[in-house]
Amino acid sequence: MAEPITQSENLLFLTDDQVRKGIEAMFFAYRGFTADPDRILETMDYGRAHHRAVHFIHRSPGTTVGNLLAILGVTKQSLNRILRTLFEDGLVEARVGKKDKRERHLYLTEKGRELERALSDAQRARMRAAYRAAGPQAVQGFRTVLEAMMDPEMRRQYLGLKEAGA
Amino acid sequence: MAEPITQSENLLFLTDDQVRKGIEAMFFAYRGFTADPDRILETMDYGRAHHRAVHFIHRSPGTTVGNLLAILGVTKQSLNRILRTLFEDGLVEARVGKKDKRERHLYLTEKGRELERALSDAQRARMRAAYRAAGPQAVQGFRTVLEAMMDPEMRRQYLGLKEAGA
DNA sequence: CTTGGAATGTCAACAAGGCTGACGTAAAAT
DNA sequence: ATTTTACGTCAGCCTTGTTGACATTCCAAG
Repeated sequence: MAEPITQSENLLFLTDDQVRKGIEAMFFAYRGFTADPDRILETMDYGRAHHRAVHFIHRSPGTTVGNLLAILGVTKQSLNRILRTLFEDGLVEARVGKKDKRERHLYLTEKGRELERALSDAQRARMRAAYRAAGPQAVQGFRTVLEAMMDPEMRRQYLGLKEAGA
Repeated sequence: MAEPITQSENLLFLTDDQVRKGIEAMFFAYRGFTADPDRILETMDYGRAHHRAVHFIHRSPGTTVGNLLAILGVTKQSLNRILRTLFEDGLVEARVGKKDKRERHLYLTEKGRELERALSDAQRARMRAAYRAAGPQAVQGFRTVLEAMMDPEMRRQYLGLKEAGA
């Protein structure tokens, strides 16, 4: 903390080096961010891809494969490989759409919800600890910067998820 | 230097859902964070692994292979595959250590520095834009939360890099 | 009713970049 | 003199991304 700290007055006079520190902070923090779920997942032959799928299905129950594709930003082949294993292992189930029968609406099973809970408990614990250590103002700033860092399209989805599920 | 806040920390009353939003913010923001360098890298048959190596060699010129291994958290086989292509393409050079001749000290060549510049310019532009949009206090909070989110070991390395580039 | 296109599944092949294991070599440390 | 350290390398495996091609089902428009 020995820097010429940019007080609230000194409007964004940031050296390349200060910005670089932000970049490295993102790098190291993201590792921490994924570390706990990764440990759980690796004991059951799953990876981050499964985690992401489970997370967003939990977040928006009944979402379609197409929606999930858009949110995750991967190809359908890639997603399908993941979903298949989740179906086979009975963590996720797909229901044919009532209105449009081509669509598959995705839901977590009880078993799927258990995994989701385990994963997000672990991740939330770290988040909470970080929030607690940093304090409320820091949390606000954290979220603000992250939002500003997203691609507009992602931000739209992020904000969309905030209110309306599916 | 963010002491005065700590009193209100008991008021850090955050629902699981609020914390989840932080989690999703990390996910989407990280995508934005890597998007610009990724676009540059893919035009030249490189990936994020190359980016990371180039970044940290630039950050700590003369660092050894072992150091890099510790920072990046990968196996030497994995790192070696990356380094080999960087040597072959003349972006990085290795000098045998003077004191300890077993060690290889890594340096960017002029060509390597050019790539590093291109990559970090792109990444910094987004960071700066986010910082500008969010404001100075937010930036402070952003960094504080990220630091708190790191594994202790990573935090040590992050803080270590902050002062002494070796 | 037929047909075009959308939503989905699936097969095959490939690449990047992780991993482990095993082995080699030079140099430092004991 | 021996062991340990730092590094390189070969070989093989896994996950998760990619493209391309093709089948199915079904909505919607002509």
